[in-house]
Amino acid sequence: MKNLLEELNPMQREAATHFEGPQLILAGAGSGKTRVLTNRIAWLIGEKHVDPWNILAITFTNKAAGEMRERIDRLVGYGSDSIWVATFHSTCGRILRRFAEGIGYGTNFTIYDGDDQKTVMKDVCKRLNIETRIYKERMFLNAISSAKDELIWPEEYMKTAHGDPEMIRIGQVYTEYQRTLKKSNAMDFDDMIGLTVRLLKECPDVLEYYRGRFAFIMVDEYQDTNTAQFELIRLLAGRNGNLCVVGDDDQSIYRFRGANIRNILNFEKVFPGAAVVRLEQNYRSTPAILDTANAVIRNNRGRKKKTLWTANPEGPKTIYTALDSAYEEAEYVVRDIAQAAGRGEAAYGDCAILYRTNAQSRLLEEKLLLAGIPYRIVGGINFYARKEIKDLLCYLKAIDNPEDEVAMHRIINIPKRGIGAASILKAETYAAVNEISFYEALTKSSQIPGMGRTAAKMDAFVTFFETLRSKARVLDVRALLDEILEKTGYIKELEAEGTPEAKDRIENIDELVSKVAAYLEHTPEASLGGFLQEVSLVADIDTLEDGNGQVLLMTLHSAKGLEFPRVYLTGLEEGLFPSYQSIMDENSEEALEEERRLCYVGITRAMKTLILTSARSRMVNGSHRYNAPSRFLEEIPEELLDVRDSGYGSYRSRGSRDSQRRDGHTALPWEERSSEGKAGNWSDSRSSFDRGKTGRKVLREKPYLSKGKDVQKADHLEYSEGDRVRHVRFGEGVVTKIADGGRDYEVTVEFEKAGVRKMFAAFAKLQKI
DNA sequence: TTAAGTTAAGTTTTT
DNA sequence: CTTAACTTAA
Repeated sequence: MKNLLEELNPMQREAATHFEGPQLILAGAGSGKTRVLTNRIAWLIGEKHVDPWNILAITFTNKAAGEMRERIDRLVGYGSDSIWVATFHSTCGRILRRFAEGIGYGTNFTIYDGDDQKTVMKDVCKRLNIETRIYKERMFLNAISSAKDELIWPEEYMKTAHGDPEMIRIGQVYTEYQRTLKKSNAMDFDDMIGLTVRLLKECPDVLEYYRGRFAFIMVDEYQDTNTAQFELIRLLAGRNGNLCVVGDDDQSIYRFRGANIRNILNFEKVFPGAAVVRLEQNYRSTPAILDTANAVIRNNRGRKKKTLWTANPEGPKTIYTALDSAYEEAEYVVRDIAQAAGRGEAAYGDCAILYRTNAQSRLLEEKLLLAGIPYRIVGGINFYARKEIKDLLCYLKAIDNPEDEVAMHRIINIPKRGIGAASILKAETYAAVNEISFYEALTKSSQIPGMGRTAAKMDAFVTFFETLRSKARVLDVRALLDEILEKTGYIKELEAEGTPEAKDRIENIDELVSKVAAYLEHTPEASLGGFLQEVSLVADIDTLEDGNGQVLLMTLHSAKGLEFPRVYLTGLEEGLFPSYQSIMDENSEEALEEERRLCYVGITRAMKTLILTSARSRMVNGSHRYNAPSRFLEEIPEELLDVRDSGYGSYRSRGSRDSQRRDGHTALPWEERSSEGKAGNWSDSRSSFDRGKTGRKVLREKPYLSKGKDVQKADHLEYSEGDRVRHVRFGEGVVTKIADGGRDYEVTVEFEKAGVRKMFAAFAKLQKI
């Protein structure tokens, strides 16, 4: 144990050997905070004989949790697996899977991701007659999410509206949204935290149980906690709790997700007598990189003063190159990586390309592909967001929780069962009228008015689904998934399609199958619900393994907590980074400080070499946009930068930067916007929350429900089965079958040349001959 | 009822 | 330039 502490510097040691009572560790970038946390855990167990079972360590990402777990395992050995190391969401998930009934939810609840939320919201808006073309689902969801981050439930939200029509409308949507989720026995990400807090508040015995269990709590990335998360920790820790939080206010970059920077700034006030330790020695970067980082971050006003220093040897200056276009920027970065690799300066796996928005990855990817450099893009479209994966997961979700209406809706007609939107709507109405779940309505299809022959199809679906459910009781997840694939003919259908796209999909399904297998292997108490929870909570970044020699591409947000020998920080332009939104924000000052922290995070990812780039023009939504170099570049003193020529000859960078900005001043994109007629659209969509301005639009009745051009079913047809008919395109053929499809006749014709076709009488315009 | 084809609209960051 | 919503055709 002694040698463990010896590898720590005095401040780190002080932090690691703090025993009882609250502690705040202000850990600068690269100051070895994970090492301190893991060493403290080892010290608590080894020296203070704390039971590993009494320790809880919370992180934000699964990757961070995994890394911490690994390091703890190495340090602690015996009993390390009874230490609870998890993210906020999986911690809450575990608690709720056990005690959700205390707040009226089933323990088999489903977790709704962003797509599911949008689906629910679309439905809610339809029910409340809200025109989603003007008032976006996203806007409502953002408002609801912000409320949940602050632990404001619908009733309270309504109370705070004070007659404001806009807030009342959001409150109504919020109420209906929450009701819908509850009915589906489903929670969104925010609910997981919020409902856990509610559970702990409403069920004293549950709170007591966990307080007893978690005698020692540690929280990583504390600067990113929101009010709900803070409340959760506060409840678990108790008044004089042994709570140790680690964070860096300069790296707080999740304000948009409700992160409350006051949680870290006011920690000592909330927990009087808290020990405060600062870790200011950086072990990651060269002095040149730290100087650059400090030069940028010192422009922020609301921060705890600290100065990062390092004993590392001096490295190369920060390189900056301005390019003419985003295209050239991508080419430059890729060429530079190739050259660095050629010189033996950096392996591909040492390089990371960081950017502000996911959209920027496309050009870079293209160039890397062209150059034959191995790469991996982190983030963007999640694996689990793909259609085929969602389809299959919805089968699993529905089996686990048949009340999950989003999942049920999705699978009811996959594969095609001839149950269309009209029939689903009838079943939905029936369910609402009789106050039963959608699935229960399906089981009583014969009682649904106007269902016609679709009732039989629904019965068939219910039988099919029940078979799967009963199998789920005896099969493991892997076997169940195989069964679903087999019985739905999902893969067979894709095989029949034969397109390259279909092949991709089959590969994705194979990947899902192996993910299931992996889950079963590493989870002792595997279950369907457990698998679904794990799947809902993993982010792309979590699956990142190092050492496979790939250049990594990711957003600055994804890069937090990681480090790379060679970092490319791209797209340093006004309007992109800092983002257009932050410049236009009503709290512009605050928003820009967050962007600056993001920039700081990006810079401090670099260990040896940092390369900054900007492009003068960039394609945005199909049109060229001209941007001045980022203000963050301005903030770096000239002498810290090694300004390089683009190698394209035309355009010099830094010397002309100031003049260019002055010249280009009138052409700055955001100013252009506000002086053009187009500006109206922007400000309209931006000010959706503005009181009264567009409020009436929300309340407006739907302009039309139906265009009244329903296809009229003919009283009789001029032909009957066995007749020869002529079709405009298919030529001549024989009618083999005429079925009454309720609204229209479905006619089957065997054509001489075009084969057998099914068509509707009103459209086919067949002529008897 | 469903699929294909056309048009309009939107863009930050994520558990 | 992509994606979602709408139209139209079978």
